[in-house]
Amino acid sequence: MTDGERLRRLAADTFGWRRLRPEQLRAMEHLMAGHDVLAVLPTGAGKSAIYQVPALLLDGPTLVVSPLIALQQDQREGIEDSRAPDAVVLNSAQTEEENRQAWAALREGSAEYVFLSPEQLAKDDLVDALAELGVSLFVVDEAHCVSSWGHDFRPDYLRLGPVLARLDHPRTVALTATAAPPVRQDIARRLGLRDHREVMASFDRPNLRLSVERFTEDARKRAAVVERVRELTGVGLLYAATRKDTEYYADELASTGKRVAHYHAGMAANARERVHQDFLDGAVDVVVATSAFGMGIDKPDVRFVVHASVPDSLDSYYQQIGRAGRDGEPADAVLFYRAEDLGLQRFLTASAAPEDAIGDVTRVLGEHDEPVTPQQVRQEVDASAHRATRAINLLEEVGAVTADADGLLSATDAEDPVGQAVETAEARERLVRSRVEMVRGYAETTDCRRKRLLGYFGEHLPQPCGNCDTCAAGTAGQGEPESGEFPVDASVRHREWGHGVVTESTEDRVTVLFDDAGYRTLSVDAVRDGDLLTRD
DNA sequence: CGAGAGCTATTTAAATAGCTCTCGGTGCATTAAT
Repeated sequence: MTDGERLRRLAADTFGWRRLRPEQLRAMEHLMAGHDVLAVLPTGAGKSAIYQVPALLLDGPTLVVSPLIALQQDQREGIEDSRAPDAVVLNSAQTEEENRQAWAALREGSAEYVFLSPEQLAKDDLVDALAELGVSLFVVDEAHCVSSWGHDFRPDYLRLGPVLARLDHPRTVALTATAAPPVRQDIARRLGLRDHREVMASFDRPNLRLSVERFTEDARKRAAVVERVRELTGVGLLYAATRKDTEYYADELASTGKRVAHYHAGMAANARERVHQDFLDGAVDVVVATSAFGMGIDKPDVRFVVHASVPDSLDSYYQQIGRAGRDGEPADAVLFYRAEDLGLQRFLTASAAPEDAIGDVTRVLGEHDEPVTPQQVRQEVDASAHRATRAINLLEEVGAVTADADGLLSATDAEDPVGQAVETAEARERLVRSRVEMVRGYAETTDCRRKRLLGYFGEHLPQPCGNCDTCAAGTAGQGEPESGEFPVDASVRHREWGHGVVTESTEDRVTVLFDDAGYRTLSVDAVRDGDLLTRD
């Protein structure tokens, strides 16, 4: 029997899945053949099947890194509803007794799947215990978190690579619904994927109607948001930039007779849970939320996702609008845009390099003759664990600190480690900031919105889509050919910004992701006249 | 970066211009105080 046949049979017998999609099967087959896999598939395409089925054929537990405790519970329950072996979770929300029982189940082999957060894997003895169990499959779910949260918000995401090494690098699969090409590279590099295969579905969601409403005055924009959402029928989401705004819009919409709830991370856990449930049950028409809402939500009949303010990137935007129209029926994605709103995202995404912590980590490592565990460094450093981990990550990135196969850290004799690490953090900030600018590009374009959005994800749409506002207005260019000189993926050099890679190329515009300066969009005319870019 | 709150100085004394200050998003885990 071939791997494919065995996988199909197990999927049917154990989980009741009669058919596997070609992408699912391909990803599983790559895993069975011993490759690491990065799978980018839309939510609802059955990403979890990709690890759940092969797990049954591999000897040893399957470890699933999952960003939210709530998500871990959902996934565990999903497995319990099937005929698959048990799943357990390990986290701080459980009692010690529950965690103890989870370990017992893993040790005696009655549990096949274990869900945990990257922070759990920062504990040395926990990783030792996992190594002893012999993890056979390592899964990073919502893998875009590695790149989007790992660099500052949740730095333990960037330490999954060393953890994998300590586990003797079991087969690894990273799963996500969105990842622009540089994000995919970042994921593969940070995890240290080996000889990996990428399985990608198209990013296009043709049933989503894309549109942007532009404003100059805040008050007019607010009124227009309320008016639009009032008119939209069916269940939908309204994303706002601040917690306060979620309450503002919820109040306004409630007075129009909509059944509405607001949602943000400052709310009590039970209130948040209730909003989730009401949304899934169709007991509310609109949830007004910050970016806290949505991960793990899979409701097929969401008819609209409206943004009252710009998100921090097109990556976030695509992920958020991707929650609409999963049933394939028409759905609306409307962005209410004011250029001034970009300022808030610039502020929110800014994060200064932890310079003092970087210096501290360098000092502590210098004091040790032998390699030390990251955990010990964190304890000896006069900074929070969070900042210390960020500092370690940055120092590692510039080669001033190395981790051995056991995850132990030592300092190299790199020159000016602090300066280099700070420069790396600053380059990262320029990238994040340039991502905000890409949102501006999407909002202000008169070309086909879908072409622009898909182009950001490295997918070329040959014709205007016919289902966005610019196509309807007739401003979208016809059959715009790629610029011949600087095709997508070409390596280029700019006088000022140095080396970069072309991410998008049209007749009149070239977008380049520069190593140090982030995304820049250049007009082809200016490039020609000023001789700005050369092939590298 | 920008919005809004709240203050102060101003000028036919109640209101406004203009200033400074504060605040703004994602979650894990852990800990101290009830």
